[in-house]
Amino acid sequence: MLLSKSCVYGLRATLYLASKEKEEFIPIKRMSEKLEISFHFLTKILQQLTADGLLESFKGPNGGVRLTKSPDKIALVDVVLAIDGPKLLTECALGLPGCGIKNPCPLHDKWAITRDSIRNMLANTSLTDLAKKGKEENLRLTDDGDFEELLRD
Amino acid sequence: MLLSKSCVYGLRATLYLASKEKEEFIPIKRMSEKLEISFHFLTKILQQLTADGLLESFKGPNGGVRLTKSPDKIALVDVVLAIDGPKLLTECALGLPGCGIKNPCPLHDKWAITRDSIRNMLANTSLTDLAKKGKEENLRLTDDGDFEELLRD
DNA sequence: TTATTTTAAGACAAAAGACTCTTCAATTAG
DNA sequence: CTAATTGAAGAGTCTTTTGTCTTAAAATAA
Repeated sequence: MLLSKSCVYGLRATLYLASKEKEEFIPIKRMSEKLEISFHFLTKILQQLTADGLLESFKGPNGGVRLTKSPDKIALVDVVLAIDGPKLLTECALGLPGCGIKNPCPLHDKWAITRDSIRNMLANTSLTDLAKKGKEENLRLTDDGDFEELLRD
Repeated sequence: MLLSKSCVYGLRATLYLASKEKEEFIPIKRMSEKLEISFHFLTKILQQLTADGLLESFKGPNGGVRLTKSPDKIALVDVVLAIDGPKLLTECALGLPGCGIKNPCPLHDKWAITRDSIRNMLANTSLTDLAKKGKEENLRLTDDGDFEELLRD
């Protein structure tokens, strides 16, 4: 798989936050229900994003998490790097350590190009881009739901 | 990681076979030494490739494995599909089942394009392409070695 | 203050991936 | 025929990923 499950959940969650108009704290419990992700597992993932500075959290009643900056300033690559780290965007396709222009593997040149196209796609797509598309076309972030249902009440 | 470790080992191994001029059976033991991969683990991976028809094997003295067809007829995608299956080239980036044009996730369109560029890279690169490049530029398939050493005796 | 709501943190368990080891089957050489 | 060489098959182990559960800490409301 391209992205780890944690990373996918992190993307769904930040995308959900980005699609809320108001910038209030959203309880993780609520997010876990809406996104159909185990509460405790989602909590741990969001803690990574909080530690990375992408989210801020607040305890107690009316607490929860929220994005630290405008979602149009957050690219997918930010979430991917925070959770999966840079390996996908830096590692050799044949798994050789130190593979690069100076000491390449036979696949290095071609893979570097492909890798860059992955990076560009992730870097050029913001949470707002996807949230907007999701709303306009009423797409889904869960197996069976749709965006309208996701944002209801 | 993009490709599983098994898949990476499978690519290194088929690339090694492609770089041998003679079409004789190569013992897996020898390959595992040259490629610095655990013999038993490599054996299991090559069994998958044999089952898939990419390799043929022969038991007993002077036995081993060899490619079933000319390496310029084998693309990297063939090895990837045989070992990792089609998931990388078909699955939703957000992990949603059934994500496609008919019932997409918000990232579907962009990911489909990127995914195709991965597929094209893997489909348009043959084992011969890489073996040739490896030989001409004396590149490596192991952490520390080089092609010359790989093919010696 | 006390009870409630919420995240934080960490132990624990289950599943998958990555490897190891042993035994069996086929083939060949002598 | 016998011994040696090789892949096939499968059980077993270790590590990472994924997921669950419990307890603590912070904040609020009554």
